[in-house]
Amino acid sequence: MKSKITLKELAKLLNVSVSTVSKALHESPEISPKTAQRVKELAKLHNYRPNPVAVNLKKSKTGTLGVVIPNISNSFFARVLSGMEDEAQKNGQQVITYISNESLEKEKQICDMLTSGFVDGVLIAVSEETQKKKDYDHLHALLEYDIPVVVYDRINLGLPTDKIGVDDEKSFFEAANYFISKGITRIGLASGIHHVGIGQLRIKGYQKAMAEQKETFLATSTKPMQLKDKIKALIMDTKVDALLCTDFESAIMTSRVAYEENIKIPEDLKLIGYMSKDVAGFLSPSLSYIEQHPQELGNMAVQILNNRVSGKYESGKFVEEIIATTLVHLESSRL
Amino acid sequence: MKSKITLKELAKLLNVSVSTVSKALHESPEISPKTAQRVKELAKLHNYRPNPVAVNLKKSKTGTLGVVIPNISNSFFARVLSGMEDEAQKNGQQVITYISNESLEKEKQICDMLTSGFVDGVLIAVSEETQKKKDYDHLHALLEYDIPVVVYDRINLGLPTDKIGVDDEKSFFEAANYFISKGITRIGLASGIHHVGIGQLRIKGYQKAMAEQKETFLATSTKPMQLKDKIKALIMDTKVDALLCTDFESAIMTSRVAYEENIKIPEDLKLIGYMSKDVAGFLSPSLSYIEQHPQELGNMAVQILNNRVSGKYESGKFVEEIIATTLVHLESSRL
DNA sequence: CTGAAAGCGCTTACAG
DNA sequence: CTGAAAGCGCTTACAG
Repeated sequence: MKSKITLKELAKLLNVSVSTVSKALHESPEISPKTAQRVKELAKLHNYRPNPVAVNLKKSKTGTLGVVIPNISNSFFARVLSGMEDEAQKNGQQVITYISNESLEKEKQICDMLTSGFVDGVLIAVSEETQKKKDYDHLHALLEYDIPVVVYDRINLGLPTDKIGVDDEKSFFEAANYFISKGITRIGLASGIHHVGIGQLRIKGYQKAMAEQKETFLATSTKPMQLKDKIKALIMDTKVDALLCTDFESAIMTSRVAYEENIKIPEDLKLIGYMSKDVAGFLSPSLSYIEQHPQELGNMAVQILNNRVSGKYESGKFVEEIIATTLVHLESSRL
Repeated sequence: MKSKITLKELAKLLNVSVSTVSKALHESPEISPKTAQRVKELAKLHNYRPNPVAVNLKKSKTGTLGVVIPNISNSFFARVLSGMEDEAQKNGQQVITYISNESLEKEKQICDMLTSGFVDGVLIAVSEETQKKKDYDHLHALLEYDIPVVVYDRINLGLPTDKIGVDDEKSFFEAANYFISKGITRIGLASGIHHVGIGQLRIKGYQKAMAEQKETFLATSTKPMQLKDKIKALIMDTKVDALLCTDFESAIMTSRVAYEENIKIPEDLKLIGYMSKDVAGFLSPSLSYIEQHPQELGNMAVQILNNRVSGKYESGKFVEEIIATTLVHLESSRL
């Protein structure tokens, strides 16, 4: 039940002043080696740790980063968080997690409280609802309070912040081209996120690749059952040979339709989706997917934020990093 | 670019003392209604927010909770975190996330830093490695520093802390009994986590239910490929009619074996596993699962911690809450 | 080389 | 009803 010892107590025990103790522990050249030695020994003995709250108050910072996550059950975001935590740890920073649940209201609450100064900077993936309603006032509020913001993953929203995202457009351009290069041209696309930025980019990539084909085939809906029906139509009526899925939901819906209609993957239908490695690899058949490297994204997001905080970037000029995706072929795209 | 206004600045603008401003903003009865009014108006105008770091220093607390998560990609833990964040939010607390990656070393580092006083309390699910090596010194260190600890999910480790977990034993007792009651008695169990506490409890529940049967059938291994082989043997040679899987990995391995060997689920083999709702429901066939209510677990974990912090529990006596699981039948257990 | 003092931004017991 | 003072636990410019 030893309670934390303070500088003051240490000073009393040593019969020196608080300043001396503090300096000694900070390797200040002002302090004589002998005193420094004594201080450090006693500090070690009592396992002295500076009170982080006091240090932060003194330094006018918090030592913490705020991460706003739209949906933690999405393993992409879970991994991004892991990458952030990892990098923060290296810098002795703490990560405070806020979950918006894709809700504008919740996101506003979070940003509002963040303006009080709980964190040194904010990492945010803007919620779907926010994107739909294009209401970014709460984010601007953060900026007005001079709190550095890094927008991650969902970046093409025109916000005046540093950004780090994934090469969404290129990923689907390449995926579609992969099939085309193999002579498969009846390629469809399924999406449950066609209304948000990253969905639009993926669709754009697909369309660019399909530019020279006669037709494109889209199945899009935010409503699961409608999406399922449209996917079914694409497979059974339009008879596409391959399908690109922009998100987990559409990929899983496609597998479901194939299962119910006895369509063989990859024999009758080839599939590439966006999902996390461990889900993709475990499905039967395993699902070819686009690896987004979430861990690295999280790492870099924190680096960018810290560069901004420490003034390494020119103010008024924003950094935009794009992480290259990797197309991983598992069973579902086998030719 | 408005930077945060402080109490002192507010006081100067109003020509009153800092104490008066502080009291006025705290609805102190000492302050005249007129002054209170003036203060509040100006505070609102400047959008004054007390600096949380200063408030915390004054109150000798941090206003934050530390959550240690073994594996954030496991959607169970992601949801638990979400439940914690939710409850913390209600109390105006911040959640700091630490990820141990099932590593004892990392867990030690985390606990060590936590003793410095970054948080008011800790919520932890002990890593697998820690359980295997039974090295709990770092957790005892936390307790010695008088930092309240709540152990969640992985609770049967004999630690002197408050606990909240899931009714692991009963869940599998009921799952096995479900099949037995329907006349299916060749029930096997597959596990990749038989070496950790929760795995052992699930196996125990299964064995209790099977007490009156001639035989039990186990496939256990921490090595994926070995596990797969053993599961295959259980299905193809031992010819079990139903399989209970203690974890995601064994469930997914089982689906995989069925896929490769052309075993029909549920016709030839019935399956119940532990996994999250949205994965279970999306598989083809959908997989019957045991719902653990992670969100509620997270909620309650924070409540317990806060009760402990605020002294609502008798010291030296520990609370142990168990959340009842729900067996959800989807396609894979259809009779 | 050491220490007293000021200060980070607050809260609150105490004096007037 | 208002304000000066002390203090939360630290750091650091300054004096000696």
